[in-house]
Amino acid sequence: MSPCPPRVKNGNTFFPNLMGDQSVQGDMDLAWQEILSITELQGMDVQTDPVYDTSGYGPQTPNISFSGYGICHFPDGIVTSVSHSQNYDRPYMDTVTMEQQHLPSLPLDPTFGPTAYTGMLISSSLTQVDANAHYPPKNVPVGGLFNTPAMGMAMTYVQRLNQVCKGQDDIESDSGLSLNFSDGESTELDHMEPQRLQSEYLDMIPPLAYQDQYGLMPTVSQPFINHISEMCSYDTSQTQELVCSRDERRAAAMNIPFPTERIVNLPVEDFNELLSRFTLTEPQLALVKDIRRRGKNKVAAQNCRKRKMETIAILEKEIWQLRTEREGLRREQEEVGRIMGDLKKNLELLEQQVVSVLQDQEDHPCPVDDFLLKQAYESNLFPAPLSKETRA
DNA sequence: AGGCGGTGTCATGAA
DNA sequence: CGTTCATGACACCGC
Repeated sequence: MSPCPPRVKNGNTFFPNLMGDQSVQGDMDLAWQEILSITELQGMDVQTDPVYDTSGYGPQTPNISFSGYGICHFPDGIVTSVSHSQNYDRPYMDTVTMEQQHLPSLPLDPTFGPTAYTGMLISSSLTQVDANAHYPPKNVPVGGLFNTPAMGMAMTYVQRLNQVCKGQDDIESDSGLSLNFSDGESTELDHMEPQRLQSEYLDMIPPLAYQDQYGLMPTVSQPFINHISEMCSYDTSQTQELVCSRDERRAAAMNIPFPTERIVNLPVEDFNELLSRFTLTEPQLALVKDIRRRGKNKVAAQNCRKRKMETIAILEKEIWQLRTEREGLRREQEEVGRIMGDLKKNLELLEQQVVSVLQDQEDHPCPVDDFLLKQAYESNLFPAPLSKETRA
């Protein structure tokens, strides 16, 4: 069981819309069990009990009574399911049914199943939220969220968001470098103590809760959802699902007021100018710089590997060309050697023929073995007697 | 279960 | 001196 997923104003649910469909609650519970079984979450001190007691979050947090998922209803993104007559000290789950609350059920979105919670990706419905929201948002009432019934909901919502995002360690193929999880800045979400977790999430949730049309019901705000959608990126596949990288989650958790994409990709001057427009704490500044460094290095590593592969391909092609050239040269060498052999043979035959018809000054024939054809400088050939040394 | 390729991250040096 | 880039090394993940 869990509290209600927030619903964006355009009618899309951030999380699977299972409200009002009691038949899927079993699957939902199972999905939550899966989420809560994620090892990293154990460091968050998130209760694995299906009953979420949010009393630990925020001062004087009035609890909200919910009945499974069906009790939450979000017309135009407004939470209307809070029963003020109920005891706020009670945990989220109670026995009041949706019917008892006279709340209409929302249609089950067939695109979402219970496993969407563990699907490591935030629902694609987020792609439809206003991605042009400005941060920090303007003209939004500040404060009060965590002193309201919605605070508990928001906290649980953030837990769920975090749980979903945490699972993305799997899909984003993060290195999971143990070093990374042992360093200070990487543990915001992983090993956060409950009190610190609360504090961090107080920061993480923009103070954007607003009163609904009844003036009573604060809710998880559209800008907050926009904030998450801005901090995260969309994968490049056709699914257009929202993918939270680790740094994006860190940035969200630390309430960094601009998307990681800008942190990484802005030129240094624009980046510094961006930083100057916000008052960031030292940890925030350190995180932003780390995100920028990691982002740059990630791109550099990708380029480096790409170049390495291209270099390997070029060298392999060069090897093939050199082998081909070597084979050609070897054949050419064989051909030249064969021609040289023929020429030498022909020359010897010719020499014997020439010498055999030569006579000395006394008209005696010149013994072939005793003479050698010689050619004086710019002169004709003449038979020269072999010296003893030459003959030997 | 171990190998392998892909990827993110860190450390380090050079520009 | 701070930033960026390139690259080797390492750890992790999925196949």
